[in-house]
Amino acid sequence: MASIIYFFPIDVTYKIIDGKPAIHMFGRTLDNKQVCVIYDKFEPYFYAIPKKNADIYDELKNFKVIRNEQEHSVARIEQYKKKYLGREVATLKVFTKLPFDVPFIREELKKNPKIESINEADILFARRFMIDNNIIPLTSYKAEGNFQSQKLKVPAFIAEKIEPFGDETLLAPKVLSIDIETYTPPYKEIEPEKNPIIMVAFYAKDFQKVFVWKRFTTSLEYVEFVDSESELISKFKEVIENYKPDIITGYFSDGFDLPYLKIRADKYKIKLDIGLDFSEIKIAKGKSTTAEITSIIHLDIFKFIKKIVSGTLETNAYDLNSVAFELLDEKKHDVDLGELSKAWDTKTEIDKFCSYNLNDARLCYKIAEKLMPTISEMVKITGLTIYDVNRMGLSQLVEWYLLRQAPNFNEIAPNKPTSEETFKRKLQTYKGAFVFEPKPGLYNNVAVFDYRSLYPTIIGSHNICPGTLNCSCCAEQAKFAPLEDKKIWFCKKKKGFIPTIIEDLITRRMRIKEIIKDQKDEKFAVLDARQNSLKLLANSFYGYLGFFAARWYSLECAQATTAFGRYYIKDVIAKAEKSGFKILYGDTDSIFLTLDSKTIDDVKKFSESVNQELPGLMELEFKGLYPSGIFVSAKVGAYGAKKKYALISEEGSLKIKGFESVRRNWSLVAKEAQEKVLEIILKEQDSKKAFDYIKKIIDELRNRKIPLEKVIIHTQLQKEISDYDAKGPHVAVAQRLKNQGINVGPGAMIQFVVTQGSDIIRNRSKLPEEVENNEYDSSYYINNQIIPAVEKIFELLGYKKEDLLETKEQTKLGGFFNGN
DNA sequence: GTGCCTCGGGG
DNA sequence: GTGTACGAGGCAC
Repeated sequence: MASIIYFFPIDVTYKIIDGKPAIHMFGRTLDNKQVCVIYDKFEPYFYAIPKKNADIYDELKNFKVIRNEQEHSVARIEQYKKKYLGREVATLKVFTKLPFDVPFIREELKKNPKIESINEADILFARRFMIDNNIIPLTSYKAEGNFQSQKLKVPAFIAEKIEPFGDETLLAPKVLSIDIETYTPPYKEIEPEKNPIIMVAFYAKDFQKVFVWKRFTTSLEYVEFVDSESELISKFKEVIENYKPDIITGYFSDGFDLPYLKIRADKYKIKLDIGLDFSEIKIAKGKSTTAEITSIIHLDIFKFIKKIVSGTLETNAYDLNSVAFELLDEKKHDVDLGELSKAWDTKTEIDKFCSYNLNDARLCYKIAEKLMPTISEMVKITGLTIYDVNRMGLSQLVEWYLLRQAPNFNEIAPNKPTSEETFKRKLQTYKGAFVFEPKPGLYNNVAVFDYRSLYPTIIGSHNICPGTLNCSCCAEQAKFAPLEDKKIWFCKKKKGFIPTIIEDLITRRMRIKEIIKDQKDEKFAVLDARQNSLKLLANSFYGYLGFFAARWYSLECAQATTAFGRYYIKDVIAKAEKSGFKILYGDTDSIFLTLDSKTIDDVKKFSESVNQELPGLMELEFKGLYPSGIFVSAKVGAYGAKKKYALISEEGSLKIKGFESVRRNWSLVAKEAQEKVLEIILKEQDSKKAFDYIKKIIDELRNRKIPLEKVIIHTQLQKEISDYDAKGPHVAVAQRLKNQGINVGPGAMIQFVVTQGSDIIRNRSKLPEEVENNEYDSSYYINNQIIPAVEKIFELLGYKKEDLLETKEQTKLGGFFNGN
C-alpha cells in the first residue's frame, strides 16, 4: 500500500543501490520535516547522431566496451527526430545501466566513422534527472511510495512516482551561518597546517553561539567553552547535527572556513561527516577551492556576490565590511586582528574577539537572508540547486537555462568545445559597441535615454540564433545584418530557439514589473528579485554567444548583436540631432543630450517617434533629466567602453560611474591621495581645491617630504624565489633578504621602496631600512602611483596629466565649462 | 603587444 | 564524478 508525501527538494544527488542509480532528493516535507526522497527508475542516457544514411541501430544495440575489467554496455536504444542547430536530425537515444558507463561508451563511439556526433553525454546524472522530470529545487512535489530504512540521518522515502504539486515555494529554509577565527601571528601568513582554529561562531534565526577553547571570565552569554581545538571541531559537527540546517552559509567559506576546518579535523583524525548520508565535507581544489556537503547546501555568499550581484553594487571591494555596509548599512566590529594572537596567548580581551566573531557570522547571515530571494528566484528560473547557482557564473547559468529548455523545444544541445576549438575561439575578437566620445566638460539640463535591454531585444527581434544563422530557406531574399565585413542573415520564417527563449524572459520580466509597479506589499521583494534575476539572465545571452566555452557559441551571432547595437545607437543619435538636440555622450545603449531651448515635452515627443519605428520588443526609454553633469571618454577592452561620468540629480545626490579603487599593494601615499581627491570633489565639488591638493602631494614627493612609510609597497611572495621565471621587484628584494641569511619563503610579505637611478625597477627596489634620507624615486611614485590613482578623476574635471605634473605656476584653465 | 605574475576573499 | 570553470590589471621584455 503506497503512501503519499509532499515535499520541497533542496539538494539532489544520486548513489548506486543494488546496481541501480538511485536519485536522492534531500529536502523538507510541506510540514517542515527533513526527508530524503529516493527514486531509482531514471536511466542514464545520451544521444548519438548518425551520419546521413548510416544505419548503426543494430551495431549500437549490443555495444559494449571493457575498461579496467569492467564492462560498460548499452542497455537499450530509442529513436527520435530532433532539432539540432536549426536542422532536423534522426537521433538515437542510447541508454546505459549506470551513469558511469556513459563516458566510456561515449569515447569509444566518438571513433565510429558512421557517427556524426555524440551529444548530451556530459550532463551530470542528477541534473539530467531534474531536467527530464521537471524537478526544480525549492518548489513543491508529490511523491507516491513508502518509507523505508536506509543508511541516512533522515527518513528515506522510496518513491514510485514524483510529480509537481501546487505552486508552493520553500520560503524559509533553515540557514546557519558560520565563521571561524584562527591563530595567526602578526605579519605572518595564514597557515592552517600550523595554526589552530581558536573560536567558531554560529548565527541562525534562533541560535547564536561562540565556542572557544580557552577559558576566561566573561559576561557574554553566547560564549561557550571547550577544552581543546579538537573538542571545538567536534562541537562544530555537533551543532550542525543538532540544528539540522538546510543551508550552511559563510563569507568566503569555500576558500577559507571549511578548507581550514578540514585541515584541522584531518590533523585530529576527526571525520567531518556532517552530510545527511554520513558523507564528509568535500574540499575540491582547482583554480578556486570549493567545499561541498552532500545533502546540505553550502552557500558561500561571498562567491554569489562576486559572481552575480557585483554588477549591481556600488562598492568595488567585496570584503565583508564593504558589502555589509552597502547591503545592510552595518559594519564589522572595529578590532585589530593583528592583536588576536597576542590576546589568545596572554588570555586578555579574548571576549572582544568573540563578539567580533559572532558579529561576522551575523552579518553573513543577514546578507544571505537579504539575497535569498534573488538566489531562490535564480534557482527557480534555471532549475539548478542553490549550491550550483552559487558557484556558476552568468554564462553558465545561461547555458543551464538553455539546457533545461532544450527538451521543451525538441532541441539537442551542442557539445562543449574541444580544447583546440576553445583555443581558436579565444583568438577571435570582434567589434564591440559604439561610443560617442564626449567633449569633456560640465553641462546643464542633461536628458538621459537608453534602449531597454538593448542586446536581449536585438537578439529577440532580429532572430539571432546559431540555428537561424544563414538559413537556406531565406538565402534568396536575405536581409543582411549590418556588419561591415561579412554578409550574414537570420531566418525570417522560423523563430529560433534562443530568440524564443530570450523573448520569453523579457516578457516575463515586463509582466512582473507591471504587477509590482505600484504595489509594495510583502510579495514585492520576491517579485522584484524575480524580475531582477530574469534581467540578469537575459542580459547575459549576448556575452554567452561570444563566450569561448559556450555550447551555443556563435561568433557571427555575437558580431551581429553588437552590429545591430551600433546601428540603433547611431540611428537614435542621428534622429536626435535632426530634431535639434545636442548630443553630449552615448555609450552602447544610452545617449545623453542637452535640452538647450527644448522642453521636456519635446523630449517625450522625440522618444515616441523613435519608438514607433523600432521592431519587436525594442524600446527607447527616457531615464530622466539631470540639472548638471560631467563627461569624460575612457576606452577599455574589446567589449566597448566603460561609462565614466558624474551626474547630479535634482535632489542633489551625486552619481559617479567608472572609477576603480586602488589595489592593496599600492603605496599609502597613492591610496590616501585618491581618497582625499575623491572626498574633495564629491563633498565640496571644488575641483581647484582637489587640484591644489594633488599638486601639493606631488610637490612633497619631489622634495621627499612624504615620509618613507608612505611609499612602502607591500607584495606577497607566492612561491620559492628560485621558482620565479619573471622576477618582479619584490622577488629581487626577497633574494637580497635571503642572501643576508633571512629566511623568506612563500607567503612572506615583502616590503620595498623604489629608489633613484636609471636601472630597471627591480634593481632599484630596496628594503625600507636600506633607504637613507628618503632617497626614494620621486618620479616613480608620481608617475606610477599618484598619477594612475588620480588621473581619471582629474581628466573628468578637465585637467591633464601634464597639468598635474606642471612645476611652474599653475596655468590658467579657463573655458572648460561648456554648458549653457 | 605578449606573457607571467599577483591579488582578491579569509585571520 | 555523464567531472577538470577565475579574471582583471601591472611589470618586464
